[in-house]
Amino acid sequence: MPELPEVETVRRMLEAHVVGRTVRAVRLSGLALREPVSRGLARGIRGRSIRGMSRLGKFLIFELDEGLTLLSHLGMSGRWLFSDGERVEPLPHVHARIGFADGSTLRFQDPRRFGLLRLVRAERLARDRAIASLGPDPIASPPTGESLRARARGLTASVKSFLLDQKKIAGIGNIYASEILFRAHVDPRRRAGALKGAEWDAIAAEISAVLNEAIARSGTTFSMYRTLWNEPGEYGDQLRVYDRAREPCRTCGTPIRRIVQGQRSTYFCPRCQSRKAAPTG
DNA sequence: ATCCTATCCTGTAGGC
DNA sequence: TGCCTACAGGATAGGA
Repeated sequence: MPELPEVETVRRMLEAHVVGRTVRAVRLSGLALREPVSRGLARGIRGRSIRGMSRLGKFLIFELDEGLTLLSHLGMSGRWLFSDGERVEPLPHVHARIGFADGSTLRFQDPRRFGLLRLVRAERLARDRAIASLGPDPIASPPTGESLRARARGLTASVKSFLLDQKKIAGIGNIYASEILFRAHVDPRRRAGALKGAEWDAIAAEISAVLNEAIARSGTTFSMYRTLWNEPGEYGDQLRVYDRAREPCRTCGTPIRRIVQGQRSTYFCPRCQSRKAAPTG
């Protein structure tokens, strides 16, 4: 569900509201997420204070004292929700409830349980199996056309699946992959290894533009995603193609097409994203 | 190595 | 109203 802009929105809010707080109590649901949540996790973070919040691709990293980090992934339906007051309204599907010493509460809610909570020693984080395989983060290191072209050399899979591959570049998901390719005027069905330098240049520029614009609007709420305050993101009305099958292209009026690639929906304009179209930039 | 499929899980929307 | 199917922002294991 949440892609880089949504995760970055949550990171910024956590940085503003939970950094500096000390964990007093932890309650776990006991249900497995993507992997079982270790019993040692509750013990490990109790008494720790949160020193910082970082992000790599779609992973959130709570930097704790004592050389510990809490690695978190929202999967398809995960949310971190913060409550400042005394009263915390009951919610279903809460898998971790962190009570702070000052009485505030942070909860991890995840109905589909594809998320991840893992306690990792800070010095081992870069070698953690979830983190070690990630490609570069496009906010920390903005991609260049040449860097993308080098990573795609020889690949026969589609450019859409290339953008979704977290080993190639970390943080892009199904919504922004379609949006980026539309704005770069590239057909999502093209083989990644066959794109020209100018096409990679356009894709690199649109990766940065789309992600930064979405961050500025607190991300996209398609259905489940919410910010730390349970508010929706505001990028939804900026979407050019995602979830717009049969609706007119905002540029040329041609009906937007939906196709399936790797069991995921892809949306594109068959006219603006064809090689015959004259890109207008 | 790369590519593709199936799988994990719950909620929701739409057709009948 | 209920029942059914399809689909949903993700990652990964396993086989070709």
